[in-house]
Amino acid sequence: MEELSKRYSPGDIEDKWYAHWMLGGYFHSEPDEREAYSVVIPPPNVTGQLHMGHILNNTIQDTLIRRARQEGKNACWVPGTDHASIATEAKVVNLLREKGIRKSDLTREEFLKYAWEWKEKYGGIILHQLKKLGASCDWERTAFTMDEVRSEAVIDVFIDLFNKGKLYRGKRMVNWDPSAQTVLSNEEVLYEQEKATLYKVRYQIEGTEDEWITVATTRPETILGDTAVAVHPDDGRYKHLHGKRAIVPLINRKVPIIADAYVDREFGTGALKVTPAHDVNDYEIGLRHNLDVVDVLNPDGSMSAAAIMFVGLDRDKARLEMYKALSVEGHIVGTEDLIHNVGRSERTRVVVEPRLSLQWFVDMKQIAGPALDAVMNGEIDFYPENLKNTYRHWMENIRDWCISRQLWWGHQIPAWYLMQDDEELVFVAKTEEEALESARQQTGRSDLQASALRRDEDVLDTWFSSWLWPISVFDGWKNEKEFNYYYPTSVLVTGWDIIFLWVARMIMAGYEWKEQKPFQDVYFTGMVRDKLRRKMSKQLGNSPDALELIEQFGADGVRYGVMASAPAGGDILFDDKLCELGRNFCNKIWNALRLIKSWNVDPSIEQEEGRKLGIRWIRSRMNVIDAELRQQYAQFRLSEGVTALYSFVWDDFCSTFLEIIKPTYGEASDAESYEAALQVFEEICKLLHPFMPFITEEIWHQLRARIGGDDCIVARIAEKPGEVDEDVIKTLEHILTVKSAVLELRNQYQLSPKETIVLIHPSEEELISLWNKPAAKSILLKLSNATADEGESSGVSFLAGKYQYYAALHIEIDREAELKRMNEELVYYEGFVISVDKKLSNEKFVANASPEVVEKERQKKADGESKIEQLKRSIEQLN
RNA sequence: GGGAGUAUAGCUCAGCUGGUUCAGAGCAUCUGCCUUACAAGCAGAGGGUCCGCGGUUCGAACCCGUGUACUCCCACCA
Repeated sequence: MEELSKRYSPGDIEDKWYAHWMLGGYFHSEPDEREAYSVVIPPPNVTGQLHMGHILNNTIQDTLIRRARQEGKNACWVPGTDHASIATEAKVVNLLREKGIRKSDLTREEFLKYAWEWKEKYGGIILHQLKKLGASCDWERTAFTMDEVRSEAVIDVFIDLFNKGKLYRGKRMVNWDPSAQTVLSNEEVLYEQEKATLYKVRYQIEGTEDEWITVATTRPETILGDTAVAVHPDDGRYKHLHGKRAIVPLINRKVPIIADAYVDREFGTGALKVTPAHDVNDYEIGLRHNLDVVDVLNPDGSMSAAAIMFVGLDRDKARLEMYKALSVEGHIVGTEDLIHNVGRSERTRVVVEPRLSLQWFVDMKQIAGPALDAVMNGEIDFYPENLKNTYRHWMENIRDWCISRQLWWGHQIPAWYLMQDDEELVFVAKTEEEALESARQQTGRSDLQASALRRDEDVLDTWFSSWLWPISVFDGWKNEKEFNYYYPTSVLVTGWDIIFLWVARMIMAGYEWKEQKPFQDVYFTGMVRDKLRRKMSKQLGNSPDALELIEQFGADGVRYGVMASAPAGGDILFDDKLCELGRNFCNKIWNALRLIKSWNVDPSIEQEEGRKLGIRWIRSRMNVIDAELRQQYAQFRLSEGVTALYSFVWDDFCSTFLEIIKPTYGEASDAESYEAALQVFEEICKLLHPFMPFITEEIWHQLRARIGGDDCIVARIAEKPGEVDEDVIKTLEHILTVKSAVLELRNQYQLSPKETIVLIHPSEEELISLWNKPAAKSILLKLSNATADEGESSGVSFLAGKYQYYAALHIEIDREAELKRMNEELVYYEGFVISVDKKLSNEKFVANASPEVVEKERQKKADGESKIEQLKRSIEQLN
């Protein structure tokens, strides 16, 4: 029945089995009496497309989930998406702009209508793409951070924090994104070293003809907002100026010259222009010295009316114009190049502007404690562990979290304001009615109308919903049964780049509201980079199209490629080549199947001894790998695990085992060997399934006819690994050593693999352990394509392990070359024995080393000596 | 400025408890094979100062110190 193609073609097979699994309801989980194994997906942006990071991350999760399912646990992987307020809003704004619609022309409701339409149309594409990868998510549980359940949780939590006094509204210096026109949290600002120009600008001292003080700045446009010049109190150069005033150039504003220890005397000119509105440190100085605040920038980064000059001009252009204007007046004393850190918005990449504004903050110090402890005392485990340090450092120095965003796409802050006697009263409530009610009570004005209240326009930071994810996806505040069963989740798999943005905050939320950790283990993946170690990004265009990759190599191939090179925490340097490996592996497995299926079975054939031994061996090897794999899973060393399986399947199963039990050409297989092959292959499918689900399911069904429900995805793996027969493993090791030596011999004498070699039984029988075991001898001869002869020791000799073999070759041997080779070997082994001997005659070694080590050294010496003996004999014979 | 990590074959990396997994794997290169499951395959070969120096130890790729180089995180000086 030769109907299987020579090449494995994944396309149809993958779709077929995914549909089959869905139909079987295997991905769906409901609480029951089994142990739960739950994972929540790091929700991708609802507008996102599958990229290599997702592939890595989700392959790992799927592998863990599938493994848990096979272990008989109630595996539940909750998928979902994140509304990603800034990113999504920016996309919608751009889309509308293409249609000629400006956001500013729309009402909030109109804009949101567009946004939702767009979300319905394009949102969730990424979830569909995950299916292509084989992700066995419980799709019935698909959640969205802005759906009803999740939204309600967000609002409730906000109110709760407010009531507990862990949330406040305050005017602070914040990070402003002039492009998205919203504030950002500290964690959303990325600092990078960039080149800049340091301008030295002179300010005239008030009341002097020609006395100046020179400041240094990278931002001349902010000169228009200067309200002081600061010098170090102990700086002798400027002591005489303390208390005097300087004149801000061009606009002739007179500002005090103040002394503040913040100023670095070494930097620039030692004189600092102070712009409290546009620099965090300047703001602090301003507070200390009671300075005016002149905000010269508009929210979009253009110069404001307060700037007087260049009003409406963008800050970058204004900087150049300012430079020109200062030059003309002779105020530029000099310029120099400077490399300094510039903060950019994570999302829009524009330079972030420090800005004083009124925002909502979470008082993190009040909630960080238990979360810090949980990680430090091992209640939650991090893989790799060293990220605990990073975590601790951040948690110990935690700063307040700015959670309001000047956007529309997101959860609107449930706060209402009422102006009363120049004071703004705040009412945080779930609904307008409730807010009104408390306003009436608090003010005593029972006639107060809702129209008097103004709702906060802002929405909440996306991460303010993400941090509740492990709780909210199980409807943790309403559905006790679900929540208690699945929470805490088993493992979180995510990139270390969001350890602060997300992971730390989830832990805090877990303890804040549930007094429990959100997950047991955190598996941090590395970043996916290209061969040049660059981060994959759209701008660089170095990110391969994930779906195309799957198309090209098959999902299993891609999964293998990504897994094989992804140790926890380590970056993965992605290369298509790796997927090719995976694809080739699939092909290898496929051809093993073709081989087995090509056998005819004849029950009347008696099973040959070598085959029996081969079967005992492969089972032992399998059990070794099985045990190893359990270790690897326990330590999340998945790349090691899948690599071990790869070499087991390729080397042990295909190259050795199948070759041993393969029927001679034209003959049928005995029934026992055939059955054993099927069984071992089934075991392989089970172990490999979590990594490569599609091909293993296909093979599972190709191997035998299955009744409904007998699918690889739910095939249980044994509680414990089976037994290992070390003797059998040793015997085969030796056989393989001899086999390699024979192949080497063939290579050396250019003999075709087809040509049968005659191995000769040497006179010292006791040395040839294999010769006396019929089963072992039979395997050796089969794998080497050799026959045995009982004749004298003659022909070409070769060493295999510690034994010497002879082969009769039907060719003239080159005596000179043989002698030379053997003499070289002799020299090597003599040196070897001397070095071992040295060790053994060292009294300290014998006294201090463990007995096993000493014994091993003795063995080494004995083996070496026996080799020398044999070599000498062979050389003699050849002479 | 504070912290973490890395350095092993041309490339990417294993090497877990210091000792026969001890110098390895895959890729790349080269050689020979269309051998009856698989050329997406098979059989081989070359390739190394385990970053430098010092120390501990009977014994170091592994532990300690130190130097160098690189990577990353945090804070942030105009």
